[in-house]
Amino acid sequence: MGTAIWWVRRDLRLTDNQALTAALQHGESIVPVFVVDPILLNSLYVNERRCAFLFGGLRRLAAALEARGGRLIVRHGNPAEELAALCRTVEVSAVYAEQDYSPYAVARDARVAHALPVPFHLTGGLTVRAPSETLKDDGTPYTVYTPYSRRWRNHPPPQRSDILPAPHTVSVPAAIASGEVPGNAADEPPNFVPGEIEAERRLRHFVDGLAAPIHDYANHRDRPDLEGTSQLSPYLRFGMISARLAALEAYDASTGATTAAGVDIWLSELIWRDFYMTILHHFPHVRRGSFRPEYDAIAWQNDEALFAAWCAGQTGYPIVDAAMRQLAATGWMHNRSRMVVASFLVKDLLIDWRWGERWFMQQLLDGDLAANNGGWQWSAGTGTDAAPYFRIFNPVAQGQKFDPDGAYVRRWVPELQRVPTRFIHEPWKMARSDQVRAGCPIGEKYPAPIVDHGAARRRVLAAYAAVKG
DNA sequence: TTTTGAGTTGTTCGA
DNA sequence: GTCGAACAACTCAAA
Repeated sequence: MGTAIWWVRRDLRLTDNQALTAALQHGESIVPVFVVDPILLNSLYVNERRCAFLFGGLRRLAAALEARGGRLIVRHGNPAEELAALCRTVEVSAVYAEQDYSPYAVARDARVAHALPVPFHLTGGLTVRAPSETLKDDGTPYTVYTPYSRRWRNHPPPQRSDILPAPHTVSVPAAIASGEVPGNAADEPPNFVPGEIEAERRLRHFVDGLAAPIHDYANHRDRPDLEGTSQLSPYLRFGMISARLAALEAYDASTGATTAAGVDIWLSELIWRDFYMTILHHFPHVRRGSFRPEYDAIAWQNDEALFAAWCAGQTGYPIVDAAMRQLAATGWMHNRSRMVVASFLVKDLLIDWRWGERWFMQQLLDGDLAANNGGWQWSAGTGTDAAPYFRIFNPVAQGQKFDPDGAYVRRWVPELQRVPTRFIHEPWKMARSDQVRAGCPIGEKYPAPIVDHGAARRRVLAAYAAVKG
C-alpha cells in the first residue's frame, strides 16, 4: 500500500477530516502537503490579512502534526507541477484532498488529476452535506433556500460516532524537502487567533452549557452591539473546524424546548452556507454575474467617489460607517451590518453589487466566494430567492432597531461618541448648537449624508423597474 | 400536466 | 405609537 499524500487546501484540522482519514487508512505513512499557489495569492479577491490568518493556521497545523511525530510539507508553485514532482521523489500511491466547489478549485483539481501519476481522490467535508446529497426528487438542484433547507433537515442528523477522531500519531517519510510557511506570527490578526484549537474553543464557548450564547441566538443574532454570534466564520472558511462537527454540536445543544429557537436558527446559518456552496457548484456563472441574468442590465451609477466613501466608512450614515470601519479594523463584520451596508451600496448608492463583493473579499477574514457572492446577490435581489426588489433597508431605521443604544456606532465611529442616543443614527437632525456641543459639527467632524435616502430609494426602484421590462 | 401555496432578514403610508 | 395593507407580480417546488 505504501504512502499517500494528504493535500491540505482549506481543511486545516486534524479532527473530523475525511481526506486525512482516508490518506491514513491508505497505508503506513502519509505526506501532508500544502501548496502555496501564486495564482490564489495574487488574485484580486484576496487580502493580506486573510492570508496571514491562513498561514497562522498552517503553522498551528504543522505544530499539531509535529506533536504527533509527523510534519507539514510546504511547497510553492503550481499545484499540479508540485504534486506531480512530489510523486516522483517519494514513493506515493495516492493523493487525497477535500473537495472544493469554487470554479478555480474545480479547474485546478482537474489539471492535478491529469498531471498525477497516481489516483487522486476527493472527499467531502467542506460542507455538512455534499451538493449532490440535497436535490429535488427529479435530481435537479434547488434554487430556493427554504425547500432546500427542508430537504436538508430531512436527512438524519450527524451522530457523535460520525465524527472522525484526530490521529494519535502521524508517520511521514523522512528527507522530503519543504519550504517555509510564508509570513510570521506577528502578522496574524489579534482578534482571530488562527488554528483548530481556537476554533474548537469558540465552538464550545458558543454551544456549551445552559447559558451558552447559542440559546440567545434567536434574540441576539441581529444585534451588532452584542457578542451574540459564534464568530466562527473565519475558522469554517479554512476548515479549522469541521462544519459537520459544528452542526452536530448545534443539534446536541437543542435539548430544552425554550432554547431550541436559537439552536435552530444557528443551524439554519450552516444550511445557508451549504446552500450557497451548492449554488456555486451547480451554477458557476454566479461568480461573474447575476444568478438571474436579466439583472445584469441594471443601469448602475458606479460613482467612484461614493464607492470610496462607502469603503472608508464616511457615508454620513452612522450604522453604515460603523460597520465599514469594523470591517477595516478587524477583518470581520456582523451579519446584520453586512446586510445594511450591502443594501446601502446597491440600493442607495446604485453601485454594482460586484464592487461590494470584491471589497468584502479584499477585507474579510472569512471571505469565501460562495457565501459572499450569495449574500451580495441576495442583498441586490439578483440571486436565488425571489426577494421583492422594493425591500430597501432604511439605514436610520436599521440603526435604531438593531443598535438601539448606539453602542455599536459609538464604538466604531468615535467622533459620534457624545451624540445623544436620540440622534445617534441621524446626527444631522440635531440643531447646529447641539452638534457643536457634542463635539461633532456635521460636515466638519463627521460627513453629512452623501445621499438622501428617500430620493435614492425612488431612484433605485425606477432602475430595477426598468430591467423588469 | 395542472394547480396551488409559498417565498430569511423591509419600509412606508394612512387609519 | 401602533397596526395592517400595499408594495408587484413571478418563480419555484411539490402535490
